[in-house]
Amino acid sequence: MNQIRILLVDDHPVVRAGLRAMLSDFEGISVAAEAADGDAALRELKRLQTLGDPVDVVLMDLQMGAGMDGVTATAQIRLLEAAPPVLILTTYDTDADILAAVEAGASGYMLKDAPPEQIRQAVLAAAAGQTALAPKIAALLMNRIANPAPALTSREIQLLELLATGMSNRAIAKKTFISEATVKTHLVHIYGKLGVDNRTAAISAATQRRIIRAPGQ
Amino acid sequence: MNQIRILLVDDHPVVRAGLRAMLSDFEGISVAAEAADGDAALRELKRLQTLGDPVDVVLMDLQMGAGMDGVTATAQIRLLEAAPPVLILTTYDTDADILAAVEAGASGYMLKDAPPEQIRQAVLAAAAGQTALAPKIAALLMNRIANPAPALTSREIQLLELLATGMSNRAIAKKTFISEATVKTHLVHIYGKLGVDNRTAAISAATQRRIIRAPGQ
DNA sequence: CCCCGGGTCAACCATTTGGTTGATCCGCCG
DNA sequence: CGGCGGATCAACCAAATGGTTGACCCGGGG
Repeated sequence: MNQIRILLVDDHPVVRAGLRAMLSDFEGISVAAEAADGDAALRELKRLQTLGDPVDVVLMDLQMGAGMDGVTATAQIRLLEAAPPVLILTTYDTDADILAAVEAGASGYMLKDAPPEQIRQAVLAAAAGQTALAPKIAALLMNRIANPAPALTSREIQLLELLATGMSNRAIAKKTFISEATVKTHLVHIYGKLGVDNRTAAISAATQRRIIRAPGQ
Repeated sequence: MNQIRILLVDDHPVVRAGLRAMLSDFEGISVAAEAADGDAALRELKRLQTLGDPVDVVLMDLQMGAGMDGVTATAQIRLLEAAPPVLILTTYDTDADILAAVEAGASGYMLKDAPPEQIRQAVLAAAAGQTALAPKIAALLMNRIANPAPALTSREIQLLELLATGMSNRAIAKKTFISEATVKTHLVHIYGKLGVDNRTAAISAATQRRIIRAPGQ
């Protein structure tokens, strides 16, 4: 059986070292390269491809201090020919993050506090073209289905995120290139789904239900 | 020269592995033990002390998913006899975090995205009883001193907390037994100090600066 | 003693938000 | 095809919020 070759993408040297140490303990898995942000990741991928030395799985963090963020990078990678599966490995478990990652074409979502064995399983699954979800994330999704989740659309979640940064309706409208009227319509829908009747309560509710991340990240 | 013996405290196995790998590459430094939260860290410290095998430096994360958080743990450790210096290694650089850590008795504050060499220097400094600040943190503190913080009154913080739960001015007024007019006056003061001009932005700013905790707790 | 800052309140007005109704467009599904 | 839901927008009105001015009380420090 061939080695599964991995590209690590994380802006923290400590985390990269940890993953490298952890993964190299596993048979059948090797770390082919590392990158500190999305741009570097794309460069590495292309470089290794032209060397005829392609990577099998990309392990990607979502929050990157500088440079291209994880979601954008994932989308870019999926546009490549012979794009390797991208496995998200991050700290945050909010709907917004998970949805954005899945929409960008991620083939798995793991949390950083996962035990090594789970990460290994996820890498193997991703390499085999399967979907890999952290038990926590899976449980979270099951819970969402069981308790009739408010089911916000991704557009609504997007507006909610802008809302949480303190932007006015007008500012949100400009930022998203829609009219103020539309923003208000969305907000009314959001209030209804969250069972609140004003924007601050919406932020509070959405944060509590982990639909979006807390304002201060 | 004796080895500097370290206790790693972090709830992420990945990060612990990374630090272990990184530190063991350095001469004169060895990882004596690991712990996933504050409680475990205290137990480890005591265990190693009674074995006559004390640790020289504690490397502590601030954000711990479950169990005792880093600040509390740091304070507890400093209460021990022959307490080792505690070096904070975390992701967040808000003044509230830094201040809390320093008040708790931390002897250094590093960020996880620091290059290995900086972390090594910090460990050496801590072991020698010196203070070690990441360049980023040092710059940040200088900046804070130059531009003094807004300094909200405790009453203002109290209203800010209610604000963050999504309450209207009227609701806040009732809850705090003051008039709506007074609530508005306070809010205007708060906006001024935070440099914003509406309630949602105030929540965002206050959360970011860790003046209040995020709506979702 | 007097001033200052924090907390309290009122009145007023402009702007923003919230809430409603109705309408168009588009893609998906049965 | 017909219908449904998501996204878009307009117009309108009521209510809440933001912003200002001025005022009062009280406790602590110069």
